[in-house]
Amino acid sequence: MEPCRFFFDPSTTSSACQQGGGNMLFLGNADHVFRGPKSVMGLMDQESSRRRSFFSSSSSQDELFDEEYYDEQLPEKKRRLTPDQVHMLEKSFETENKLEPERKTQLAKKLGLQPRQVAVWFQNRRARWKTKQLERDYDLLKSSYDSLLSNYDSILKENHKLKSEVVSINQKLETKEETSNIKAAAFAPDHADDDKCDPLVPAGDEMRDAVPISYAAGLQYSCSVKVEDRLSSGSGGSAVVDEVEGPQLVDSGDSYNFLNEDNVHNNYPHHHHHHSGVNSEEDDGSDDGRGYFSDVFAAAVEEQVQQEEGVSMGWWVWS
DNA sequence: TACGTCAACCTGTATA
DNA sequence: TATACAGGTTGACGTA
Repeated sequence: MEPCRFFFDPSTTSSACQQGGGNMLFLGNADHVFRGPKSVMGLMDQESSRRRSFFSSSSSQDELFDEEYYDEQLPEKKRRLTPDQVHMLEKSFETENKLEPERKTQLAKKLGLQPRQVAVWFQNRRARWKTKQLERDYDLLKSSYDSLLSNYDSILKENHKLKSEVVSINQKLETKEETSNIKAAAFAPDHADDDKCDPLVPAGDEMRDAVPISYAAGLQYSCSVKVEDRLSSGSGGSAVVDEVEGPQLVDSGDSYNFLNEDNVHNNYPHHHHHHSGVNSEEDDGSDDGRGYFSDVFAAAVEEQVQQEEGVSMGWWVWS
């Protein structure tokens, strides 16, 4: 056995003993040097000696090799690889993280290590790489999650903003309707004891629907039934606003436009009933509570839609 | 002294 | 069945 050549590693402030051109025995820092083999063996507890000990032999070829190797140096403390050895192993790991037997023996020779040591180093290195990779993946997922969360928050804010705009628009609409109702009430003749409409305006659905929009719009207030009642659709609110869920109207200055034809048709089904010839309980001639105003309004809207579709209906609106 | 790192080990599993 | 590997553990060691 060659005598130790003492060696001080500045990176770890520790001393070591290098034998020949090969392995370095790690002896720890100045406090641990020369503590001796007995203390090392004393550190091995009963449990670990029952298991295959650090210095014990095994059946594999590598470890038979190890046995010779360890026999020479037994009993020494656990060795640390030199920075040069680690550097070369790292380079080898970069090119290929798996170790073929041939490469293993070549590396072992080159580094003055046992093939088993090289194999163990690669196994541990792969485990470390996997741990790091998991950390990287976690960081990546976390930043992705944070980014999505941030987007979600801004979308949520935008949604709240739009909802409050809708509320404001609906309030505007109601105010406008109330104003026109007041005007209508003031304009209407006093027929408090008469619950029938003015003979100028046909009372039946058929006739009412046949009235030109301009005429109906001008005479609708001659009906003695209060306009508010006619506007009421039963839910107590605006005939237009209440029957359409959500923001069906958009404010373009002072005028309101329906967003799409589906809303119009869905909310004024009886106009379609006449077109299709399908009767329903709403189509029995009785007033569904919508009244003149909303019907005329609906007709006007429907005409607008049809004009957009390229169908000219003129002023007369037949259901 | 607690804790992190590293070399070495153990066990179970896949594969040729 | 030998071998290699993954995953987990152990014990030595360095360091704050």
